[in-house]
Amino acid sequence: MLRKTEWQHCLQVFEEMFPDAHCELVHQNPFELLIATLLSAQATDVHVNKVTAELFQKYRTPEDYIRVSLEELENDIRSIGLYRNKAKNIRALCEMLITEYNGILPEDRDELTKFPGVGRKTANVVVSNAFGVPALAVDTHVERVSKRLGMCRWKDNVMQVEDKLMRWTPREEWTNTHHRMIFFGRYHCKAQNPNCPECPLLDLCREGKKRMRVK
DNA sequence: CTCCCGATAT
DNA sequence: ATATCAGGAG
Repeated sequence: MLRKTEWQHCLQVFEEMFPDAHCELVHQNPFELLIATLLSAQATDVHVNKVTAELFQKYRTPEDYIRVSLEELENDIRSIGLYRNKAKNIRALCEMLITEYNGILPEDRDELTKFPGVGRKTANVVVSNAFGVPALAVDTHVERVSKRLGMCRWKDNVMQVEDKLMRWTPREEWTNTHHRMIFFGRYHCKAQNPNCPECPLLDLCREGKKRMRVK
């Protein structure tokens, strides 16, 4: 298991490798970010941005998503995948936003998770990127990187991973660290062909050393 | 745990 | 052909 001082070194390396890591989901306001993040489940952000480029032209307010039929919304997001669940959730979410929140998105993380299709990860992304609330959203990349490095256990669920990350990372660095870990996981510590040979963290990485030994 | 699901990389 | 992609709900 990784030591805390080793994790602090990881944070330094993440910053050196990806100093300008940022949210890659294109959006112009908190509502668009919420929709984009909901759509991003099991899809690449490149693909999401391709779809939202047209989607956000056609749908600008919660009311716009309610006006059309469910089938029409499904068609507009079909290529993303999981489109039936996502369309249904977006509709219900917009209904709820209008009737219970006067069309204004709450800035509280736990309040956001009350919306259909919005779990802890999506809520964390919205509050951190749109409202400046420190948060460390654990997505597929963050989880994979954390477990490969041995910063948490393989059996840990996402909540346990998030807890450990928050306890070992200064609060003011939560959001930056989240972005840097995503870039690190997406472009370097990739799911299929991780670049272990050129990794500056190889000497302290549980999984990396195992992989290098096999090859 | 399973299901939802099309696009893309390997 | 198969694995994976900024997950969430039942």
